[in-house]
Amino acid sequence: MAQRAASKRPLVTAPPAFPKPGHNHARCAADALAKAEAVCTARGTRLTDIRRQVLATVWQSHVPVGAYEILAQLNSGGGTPRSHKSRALTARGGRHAPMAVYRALEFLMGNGLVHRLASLNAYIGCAHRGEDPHAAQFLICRRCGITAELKSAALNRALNQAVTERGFTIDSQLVEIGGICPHCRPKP
Amino acid sequence: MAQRAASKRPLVTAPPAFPKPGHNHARCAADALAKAEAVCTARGTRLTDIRRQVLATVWQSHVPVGAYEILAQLNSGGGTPRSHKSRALTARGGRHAPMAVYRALEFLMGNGLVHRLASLNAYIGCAHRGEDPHAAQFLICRRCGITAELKSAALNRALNQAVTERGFTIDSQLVEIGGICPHCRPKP
DNA sequence: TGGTATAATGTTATATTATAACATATTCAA
DNA sequence: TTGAATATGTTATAATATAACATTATACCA
Repeated sequence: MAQRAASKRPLVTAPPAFPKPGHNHARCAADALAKAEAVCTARGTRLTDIRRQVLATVWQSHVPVGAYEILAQLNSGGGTPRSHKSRALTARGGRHAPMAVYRALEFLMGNGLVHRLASLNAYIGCAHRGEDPHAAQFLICRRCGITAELKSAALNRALNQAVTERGFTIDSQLVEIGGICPHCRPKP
Repeated sequence: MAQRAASKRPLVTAPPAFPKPGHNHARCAADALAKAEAVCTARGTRLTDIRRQVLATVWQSHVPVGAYEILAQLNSGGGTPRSHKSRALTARGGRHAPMAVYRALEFLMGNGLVHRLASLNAYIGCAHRGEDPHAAQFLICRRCGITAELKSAALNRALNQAVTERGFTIDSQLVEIGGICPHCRPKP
């Protein structure tokens, strides 16, 4: 595959490519968990059991997961989810109630380790873990579900300009793009 | 129209300013309703009673409204909402069930007359009514709640580039910016 | 004009996502 | 070791949204 030389190469602007289908995901997950430990230690916050479990669940793949799906996995022993019905009856036999998950997610989001996807009501591990809570943009493949976190300076610039031009002061942003990822797109 | 202003002046790109606090809103609403009639006639779709009522409710202000708030207003006679409790018991005395509202909203969104704000679970009248369903960006003031629809070519360009650069094909986009609007911002 | 297909609405029930409020337990540090 | 702060347990419920099937209205056309 000969590449066009210097001329037309886009600058090194597309760094964290879309996660490939066959990549070593165990490593993604392990890295994320390790990084999270470090972040929490550094910040003096505590990555407790539940929080770690929730984080691990979120990192099972690059597909966002719902809070109740996380709950089901927690309550089924961490392996594969048993059923969606283990909802209210967390009492004796079961384990956790929804609150446990939501609280863990809140903590993880507050520490920049997880993001929420408003368009899906689902959660995903932060690809820039280790940084403070930050604005993020997401590319969501509607075929495979895999979601990549985007960090485009150009996009942020455009966004800031478009907005401040109108006298608006940004607090928070939510950018979620749906479509087809490079690996699901039919090859030419 | 297309002008290459010589100097550094930002082009005249901020057309539909943030709705002003004291503007003639009755007119916004009336216009929107009229436009909606026209759009539906043109498309051969029907702007029925409920749909019109829902649209009118959405256009009561520039602040997004929740589905159940719309429902409450419908069920209280179109005036001010009576209570949030008129939920399930739409049977005899009441009027509409949630489905009615959601169906109307679905129709209105399908016809490009209303948008949904995922970050608020709320709905707002489309400022570009008359156009086909379209991608939109929103500025949401966290103080007054007023939300403006943004249409920035530059932003769209940046967004498309950042995304296609990564081999992604866009289907849908969701851009919601939270912050302080020009009218709520403390003057210098 | 009447019949019929389509579209719209009614109605009931329930799914899904998220939070409130208060009780108990754990941790850390003085 | 005690007490404040933090974390979790527990119960209940809020808020948002959809499924499924029955009924009614509308439009079209033979």
